Amino acid sequence: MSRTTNLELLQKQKGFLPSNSVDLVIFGFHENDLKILLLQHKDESWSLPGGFILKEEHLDTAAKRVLEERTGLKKIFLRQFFSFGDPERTRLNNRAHQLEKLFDKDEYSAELRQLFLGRFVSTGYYALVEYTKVNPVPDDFSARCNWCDVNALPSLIADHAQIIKKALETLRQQIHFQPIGMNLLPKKFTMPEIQSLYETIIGTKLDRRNFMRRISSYKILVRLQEKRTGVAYKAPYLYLFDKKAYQRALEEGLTNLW
Amino acid sequence: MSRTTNLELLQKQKGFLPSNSVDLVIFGFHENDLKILLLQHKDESWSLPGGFILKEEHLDTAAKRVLEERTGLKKIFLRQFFSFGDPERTRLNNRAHQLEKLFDKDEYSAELRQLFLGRFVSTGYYALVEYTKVNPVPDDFSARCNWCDVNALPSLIADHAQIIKKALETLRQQIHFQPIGMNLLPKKFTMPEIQSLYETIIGTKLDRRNFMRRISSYKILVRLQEKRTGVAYKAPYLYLFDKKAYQRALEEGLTNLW
DNA sequence: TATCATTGCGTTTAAAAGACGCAATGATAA
DNA sequence: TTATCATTGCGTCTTTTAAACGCAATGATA
Repeated sequence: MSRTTNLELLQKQKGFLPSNSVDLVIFGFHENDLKILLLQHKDESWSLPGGFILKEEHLDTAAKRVLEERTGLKKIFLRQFFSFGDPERTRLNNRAHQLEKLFDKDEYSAELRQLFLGRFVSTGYYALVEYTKVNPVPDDFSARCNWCDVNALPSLIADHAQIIKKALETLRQQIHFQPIGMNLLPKKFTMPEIQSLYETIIGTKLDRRNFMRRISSYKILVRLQEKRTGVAYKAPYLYLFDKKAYQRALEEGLTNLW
Repeated sequence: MSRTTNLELLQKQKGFLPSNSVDLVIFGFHENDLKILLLQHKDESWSLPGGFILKEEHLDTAAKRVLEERTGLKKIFLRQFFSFGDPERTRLNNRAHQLEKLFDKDEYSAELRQLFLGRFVSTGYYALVEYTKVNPVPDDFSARCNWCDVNALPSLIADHAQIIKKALETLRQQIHFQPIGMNLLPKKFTMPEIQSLYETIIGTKLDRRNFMRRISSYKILVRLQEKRTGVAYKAPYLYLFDKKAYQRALEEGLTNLW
């Protein structure tokens, strides 16, 4: 460990609620691909960003704190999706072996390893963030913080692959009831761009003309006079989300949106 | 406390995972009303059935155990829906005052009260059970175990009203994707009966003839030769669920089912 | 045996979803 | 400068699904 000593880590742990943690699946969208923010440890293993809950901290607040720490972003779409309660979850995928390499060999490292192999019920949250605005920051335990394509994920520690799977399932369910996009797309975007986002999430191609009619019918988009220039072929109009209408749609739900 | 002493309760607690609990919203359907199984304590306060998680027990297993203890039923539809992480949740609604009355005044009762006011992240599960098959059993802390109409709930301890609200919202969402009924209705039932269940859950009246067509189109029902007799007016056919088809529908999902 | 609301099966109408046609666009390359 | 090109924007037509309603048959009741 470099930034924080093992002793400091152990002491910090005393301020946390026992046997509870949060894990975050942070989604971004870039070049027509859905990405997830992952941490790589110095032993090369990968994991989801996660953390513990302060003794008097709300679960949601803990998730928000971790999200802000890893991405530098505030006011982000963040939603709880499932709690993972397998007693063996921290010990899956040869985690003990991985932890061997993870802490420097001082007098506290054995205790730390033991701690990390202990049982935590981890509550999963997923976040939707604007890819370009994120400045990925590694945590105390990791060397790198990287975007990975959801279709080409590395092998992950513990049950993190399962957590991602569930997050994706949830996202794919939610898109049927809720508007999605304001948090994943840049402020201004074109019709083909938002369509590509939808296609990526639901996993099928959609008819361009029918998509446009349908998304327009929900009255959450505003078309600008402006067009995207410098692009090959005909310049498409730029759109942005009508924040009030979007918010209303989030609360009331959209019926039969894919 | 009658069945279990305070000392026994305290010792039992040592076998549990700290700061974690489960709460159950057990739904039943009776006389055209959706009911929830609630516990009443000897101080008259009401709560959801709940419990703690054994140190090496899966969260799902803990929920299942509590469900079996309270209802006597096995193999029941049980699904996690949300984790409640407000640090103040156990202290809401004047819980401290309620706990004053809840334990006999021996040397351990103060410790027990403290324990119950401590912070737990509680994971909510909802169950769908066949009303008539349930034999409600109170737990160590409660005097009675009763069905209550969801539209006429008593005032509940801590954040349990909020937990029920979320469970209902989840159930109302799920009905759009999944078949529901095999766990709530008796083995044989009539078309008006299953329609009434759907109407109760989604909260609106449906056209009898359109309902029949739609539910039939999902191929999860089998109509028997048998009819319900002894009932006023024309005798309706009896139906039962096709277990295989129902299971398939559960896994694959139904599109646009209300 | 007549009465009654319910039941089962049907049709009609309206709305939504899906498939596709075509001219206009604007950067690119000849 | 101008022809080329895939993309874009707007439209129509067809099919499917949902909603609204008609009516004769039923079977317990009076």
